[in-house]
Amino acid sequence: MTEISAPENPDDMFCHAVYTAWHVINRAYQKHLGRLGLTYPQYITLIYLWDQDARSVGEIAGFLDMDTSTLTPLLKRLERLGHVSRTRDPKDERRVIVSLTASGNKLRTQSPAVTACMIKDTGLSEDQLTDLVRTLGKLRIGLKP
Amino acid sequence: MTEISAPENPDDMFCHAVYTAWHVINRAYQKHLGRLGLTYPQYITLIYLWDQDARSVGEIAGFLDMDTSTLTPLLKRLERLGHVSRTRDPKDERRVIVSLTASGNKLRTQSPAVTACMIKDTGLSEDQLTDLVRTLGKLRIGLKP
DNA sequence: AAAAATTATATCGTGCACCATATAAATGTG
DNA sequence: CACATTTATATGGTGCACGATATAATTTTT
Repeated sequence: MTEISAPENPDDMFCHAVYTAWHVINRAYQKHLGRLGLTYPQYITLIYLWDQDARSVGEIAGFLDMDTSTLTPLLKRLERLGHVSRTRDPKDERRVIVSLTASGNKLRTQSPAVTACMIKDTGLSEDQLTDLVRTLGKLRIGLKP
Repeated sequence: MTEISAPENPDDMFCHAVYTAWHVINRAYQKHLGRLGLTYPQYITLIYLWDQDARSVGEIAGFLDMDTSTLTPLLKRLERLGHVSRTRDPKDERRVIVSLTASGNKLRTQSPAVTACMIKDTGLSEDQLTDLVRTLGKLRIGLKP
């Protein structure tokens, strides 16, 4: 059992690092997404659907590590924008299946350029980014209830 | 100029990693902070003031990488809870100085236990955490406008 | 098969978080 | 010194984000 010393300096706290990084990432994405009329949470939802279309609300919420009560209104906005459709699963009427529309699929073409630009702007190497994603994945597993 | 390949897999995207990590961290902190009647943004604000008391709204906003329009209502809530006081700077009436009250200072005794518990629960080593904070700091600098 | 427990979404209330804009104090310029 | 510009905070509107609760469909238990 190794003892880890708690940092006294606020700047050294991992929670502050993740918290502020999220603010900066969100604003940086907004520069690209604003002209598409999307927010980052809406965009990452589309990214998931581009990879795996026709998923339930719960499945999307799991991918985003987010409450379904947050997701429902977001999905309604994406529906109102015409990018997704929401229909009850005939096999299990409790489930709502979210599917991409033609409009939602079309947005996909914009995505690679945005991603590439964001990655470049981080100023991090490919290895550093890979390591970052792996470390945060481990942290997420540890802190999960 | 090194070319970095953009990941196609949503799980590999650094933005998703930071985004979901923030959700998990927020909920994990809430388990500790709930009984103190604090949210994480309020708590990290207090952490900053414990380190550097009597700071302006703008200085705190800079530390949290957050708009002052977000911070003002948060600070009013902390004031209503009795943890801070807000007074205009006599030397520059535009500035609002936020200072800890006795109540706000008292909360500090709870902090080390919370931090230690959170660090342990991440399941990350001291080196991994240090590296994570450093990497996110670099990312933040790169993405800043 | 009826009752109980579980599961999947949705609704409601509070608190961030941002942008655009407003206001007022301080500073710079003619 | 008057006027424009900049700086510091606040206000209003939209969209997350979460916990508590509601509702309805499925599954389990009796």
